[in-house]
Amino acid sequence: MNTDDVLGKAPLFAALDRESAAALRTGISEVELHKGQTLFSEGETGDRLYVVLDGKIKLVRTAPDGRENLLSVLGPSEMFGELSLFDPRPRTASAIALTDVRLAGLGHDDLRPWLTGRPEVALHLLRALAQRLRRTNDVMADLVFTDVPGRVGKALLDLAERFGQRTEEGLRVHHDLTQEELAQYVGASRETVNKALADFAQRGWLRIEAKAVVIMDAERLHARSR
Amino acid sequence: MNTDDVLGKAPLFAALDRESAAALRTGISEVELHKGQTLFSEGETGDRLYVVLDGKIKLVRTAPDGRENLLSVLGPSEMFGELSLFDPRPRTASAIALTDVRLAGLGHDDLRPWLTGRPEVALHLLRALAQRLRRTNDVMADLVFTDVPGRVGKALLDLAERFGQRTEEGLRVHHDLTQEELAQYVGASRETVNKALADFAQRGWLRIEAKAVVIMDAERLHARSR
DNA sequence: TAGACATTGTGACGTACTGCATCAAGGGGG
DNA sequence: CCCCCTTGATGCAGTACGTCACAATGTCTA
Repeated sequence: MNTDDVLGKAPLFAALDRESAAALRTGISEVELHKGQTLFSEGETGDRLYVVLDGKIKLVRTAPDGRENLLSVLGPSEMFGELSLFDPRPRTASAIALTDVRLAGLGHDDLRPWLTGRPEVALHLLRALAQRLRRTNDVMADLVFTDVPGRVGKALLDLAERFGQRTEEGLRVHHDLTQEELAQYVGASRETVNKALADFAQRGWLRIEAKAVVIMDAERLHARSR
Repeated sequence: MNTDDVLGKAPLFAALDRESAAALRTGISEVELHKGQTLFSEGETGDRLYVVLDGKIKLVRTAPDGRENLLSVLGPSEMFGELSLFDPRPRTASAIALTDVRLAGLGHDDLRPWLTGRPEVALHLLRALAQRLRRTNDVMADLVFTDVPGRVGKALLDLAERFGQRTEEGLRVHHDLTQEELAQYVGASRETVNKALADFAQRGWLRIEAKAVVIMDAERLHARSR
């Protein structure tokens, strides 16, 4: 997919008509990262917002004792890093490439005139943040109420919605996460996640592949995860 | 404190000069609730935003099986209910008065012209949402990494920052929450929270009162909670 | 192609937390 | 004013999950 198409799906640009979007794009700088490279780190100052053009990137937070928490996995047309743009404080998470990745970056100064001049841009961003807040509250409730296998199931179904591809076997989700990362994502130990996955596989609900799963029975998985 | 002073501290109004704030206020409707009364419920449609003028109100989510999750406790000059305003979907939480409470309500139509006409209002709201998102991520990390006593300590210190009053004994925090509610807030059972509180009290870090605590050793409490 | 290192798979064991059950205290409503 | 019901306090048994330990793969690189 080309850059224009991907950007067009991002909420930031969806708000604009064709010419405005093109104008906004002139302020954009493209960045490419190889798998494992860090875009920015927790604690740094920064006022750039990014939209994923191709590949996947993860946002991680490191606790003082070194343990890590995976906040989100972002794919094409998804946006991140905007918090430090609206609220000028150091970054609270690091962004690390899960695969080779191509990004569109937009600085505070590039965006500011659009925010002040075109109210619909600000409104779209408000909506995007509101949706994120809703989603985050869901995840919090899951952490409290749902057990680890349930959270693993939910995480897989969520990833499936965004990255899943229909195959004759089922829904293939190439999440590009190690089980360790999946564990950090759902807030559990690697071992427990592994056992949950093994259990699901044994029941025939899914098949485990390297950094991917093929979901064969989304129904059951969903039922188990609620 | 009078209505003007309280509203002046709210991020929504802080963005405006005196006359603009006064103009915006004309769209406001005041609501009064008695302790225990419900302002709105999960699932309802609604496009009103509220600012607490006096008293406290809680936002709760109910899981399908009936268990409840307390999202936040809001006091004077704090804002809530704005998500459904930016993102027109049913409310995802219920708002219930913890004490007798007085609120300022502002509808979608009242606010819209200000959002489109005065970019600084939208920017302030973006900043407010960004801060909330940061905060929510902190809480999520705590749910994963911190044990129940630690979360209780953090919750108390957070409430202390917002509602605490210096006394000769220490910092009195009249949180207006039952231990049951505090438990729903930190994502634990009532019993566990009670034991954590009892333990803190026994160590002399705080004293327990009805729907309040007096923090005598914030240092130690903070150290225990990290 | 071999060796090294990262990732995955699985069991044993300890423990923090939950859920239940019971009891005491206090405060608001009839 | 007294009763009842909410709130707070505490012990105990069951369990889900984390930690540890190790084996079996897979994958990158020299």
